[in-house]
Amino acid sequence: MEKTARLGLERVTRPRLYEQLVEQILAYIESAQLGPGDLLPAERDLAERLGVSRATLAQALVALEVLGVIDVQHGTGAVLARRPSVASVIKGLREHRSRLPEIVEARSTLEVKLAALAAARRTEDDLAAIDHALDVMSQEINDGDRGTHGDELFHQAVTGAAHSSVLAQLMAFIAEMILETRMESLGQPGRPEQSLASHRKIADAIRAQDPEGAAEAMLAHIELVSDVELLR
Amino acid sequence: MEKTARLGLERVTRPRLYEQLVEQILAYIESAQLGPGDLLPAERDLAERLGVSRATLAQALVALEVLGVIDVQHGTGAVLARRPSVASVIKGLREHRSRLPEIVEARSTLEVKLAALAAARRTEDDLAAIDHALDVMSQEINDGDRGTHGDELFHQAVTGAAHSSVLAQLMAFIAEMILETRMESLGQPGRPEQSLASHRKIADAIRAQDPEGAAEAMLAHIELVSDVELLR
DNA sequence: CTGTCTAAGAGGCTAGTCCAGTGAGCCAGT
DNA sequence: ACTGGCTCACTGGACTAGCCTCTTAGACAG
Repeated sequence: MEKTARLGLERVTRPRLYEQLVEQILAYIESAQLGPGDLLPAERDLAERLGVSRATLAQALVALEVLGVIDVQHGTGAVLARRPSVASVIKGLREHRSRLPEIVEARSTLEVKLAALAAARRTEDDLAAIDHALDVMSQEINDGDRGTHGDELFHQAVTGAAHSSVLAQLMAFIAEMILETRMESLGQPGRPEQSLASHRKIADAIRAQDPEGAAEAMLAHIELVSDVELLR
Repeated sequence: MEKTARLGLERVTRPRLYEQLVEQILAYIESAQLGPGDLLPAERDLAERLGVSRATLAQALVALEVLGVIDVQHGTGAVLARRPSVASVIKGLREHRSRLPEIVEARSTLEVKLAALAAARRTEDDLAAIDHALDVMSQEINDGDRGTHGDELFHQAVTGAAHSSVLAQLMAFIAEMILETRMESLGQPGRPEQSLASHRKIADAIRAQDPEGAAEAMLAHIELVSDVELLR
């Protein structure tokens, strides 16, 4: 049970109603040609049309609000945000959800930069987190595992060490894409030991506060990983 | 009425209960020293402690789930996501919705890559769009304008020429941040002619299918722009 | 020791009810 | 004719009570 939770990262479960509602409402917005400033139907009305209770609809609306798609105003209604772009972004992602090369490309771009920034800005705490990730990965590999957990930790630690919340957000965005497209295996090289070695190179450059070296090492690492992955 | 809506961007109103709950729960997580994988108290319990109904608590949990802080599992409970740092990141974003340097940094990272890709992948049509943008910008400057429209067109054309929808979406994401933080002026250099010249350099490298050159030219352009901007 | 069953407790969702803003329209007073 | 205040029919906000499904640990039988 522990294993499956680790590997899958998501349980098999989770068909939440409000998530479906978000999809449906997004689709409705598009089909009804609603633009920024337009109002969604009233909650009572919408709930009935969608065949759910108001309480559940309220959850979906909260989700849409957090996503920045709508702005719910007491007494007025749910008004579409200025830029429906977020909606289309999300929708767009769901459509062609399998552009592996492009995702690798984007990830590579961000991570190379993050590595360079991490080298320039890392604190001792950041370094400790990176080392810890390497230890975890090393331990996992010794246990015969692929070291995926440690790998994840490592990249998170590097992202944190870069101290750029905007870039971190973009990485989170991509991480989501990767998860949603069920490409969890992306980034898992064929040979764990080799991967560990390239991680160490990155860590060393960050420790030495060598931005160029860190960027190069990260680039090499990602190319190694994606080459292996794309040759399948 | 139109005016106030434009200026304020947010109405004076909006004290939503679930938003307060999100804050409180975030604070609780921190104070209780909860880490990744830990469980939040049961809904009924939490609702009582916070003095709200389950329905409202459910909305707060949806918000936290969308924000990536927790993962609610049917029958088990609300489990904290991998990294609790997300919480602080989110909080940070709410406070001062992204700082200028970080945005410049992220934009620079993406645009440099986009320029290189554009050089490698541009079609004749892409080239035509880029040239058109330069024409527009040139015309605007001749008319005494700052050439902002042409500038925008240019960057859009380059983004399009890179043929990477994922990176394009990340750029859209950043564009939104820039707008939302009311820093529309970001990227408008002090001297339009100088800016036009650096745009031409980028365009030339893309035309010549020279990725390194394009990347360099873009980097130089952005550094010029942001230097001017940051010296205010 | 192992497999199965069960019950407690978790979240998911609904229906009904009441409270609180919003804004259009009516109507009196100026 | 205008202005101010009032009302009322909307809107969302929140709560309550209850029932459903899912998860899991522990009891129990083999």
